[in-house]
Amino acid sequence: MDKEALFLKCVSFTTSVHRVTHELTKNAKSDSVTPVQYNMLEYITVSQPVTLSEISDCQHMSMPNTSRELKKLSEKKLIEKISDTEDRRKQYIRLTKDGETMMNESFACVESRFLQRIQNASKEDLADIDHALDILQTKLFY
Amino acid sequence: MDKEALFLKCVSFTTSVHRVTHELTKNAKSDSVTPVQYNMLEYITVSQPVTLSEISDCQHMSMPNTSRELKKLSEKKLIEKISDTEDRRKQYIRLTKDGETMMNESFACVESRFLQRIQNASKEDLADIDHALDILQTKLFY
DNA sequence: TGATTTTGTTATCAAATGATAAGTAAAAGA
DNA sequence: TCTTTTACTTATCATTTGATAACAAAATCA
Repeated sequence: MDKEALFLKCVSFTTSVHRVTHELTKNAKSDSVTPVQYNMLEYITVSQPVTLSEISDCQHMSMPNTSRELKKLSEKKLIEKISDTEDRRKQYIRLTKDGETMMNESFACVESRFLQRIQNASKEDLADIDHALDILQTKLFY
Repeated sequence: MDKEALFLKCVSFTTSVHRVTHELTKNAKSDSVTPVQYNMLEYITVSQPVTLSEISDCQHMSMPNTSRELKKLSEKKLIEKISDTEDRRKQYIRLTKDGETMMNESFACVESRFLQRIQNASKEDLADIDHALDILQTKLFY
């Protein structure tokens, strides 16, 4: 196995993943939030409740900028902060009802496009895809 | 096969791909260009020669903004414009020697990190990865 | 030939993002 | 108790990015 060739194949693969991700998510994102805010919401959605520091780490943003953007999301009533009773410095962030509604709509839109994309795949194709995802997730994109 | 479950698995997979891509490429990008400019250079690198309109389409940027950023890259001596002799409206963009050097360094850095990541993979693992990439590229991320 | 389309440019503006300094309050450690 | 560390905020500034209007030149079309 030529590792150099595998690298090039992998580069072209990730390019495809980025392109398809863009196609599936474009316009699925509500206009009321900026791209960075949407990414934060995505992370909060799957990881809530989560602290400001964790968002800062995972989204590669500075604390001040994270704080500012969370404040905006809070003003838009999409997230809420709940202070930890044990450590009163900490704030747990989670989606509000409005936030959940918004994210559900986005995810539903992306999912319907995803289903369109695999509508012509056979049972075997789907099994292949499922297996391939497992392989790459564990052996390459861990 | 539950398509809903496949969708969720796919979401988590693309998240991993984005995260790993970020890890592999962070700080590999020269400080002399902005993120958007780097993406343009990446595209030019693999697709050259390419026109301004094509960059605009593929990078989802407006013509004026594409023109502006290309002008900056040109001032930095990283790309050059060659006018088409047949259609004098068109300009073919390609990397200069400096541009190639810069991109080669970036790619080399990313590749070395990639090789580190798969250094412990067995022959069979590599074959599995290779096959999985083919499957996903043709059946999902086409 | 004259109108329209294509390809690209220049200028300008607003919004989004990133970086940094300075500060607060609570917790943890000595 | 006093100091240090952690978690977060506020304020400010520069840069990047996106959007739009107005333009120019070449090609195509009628």
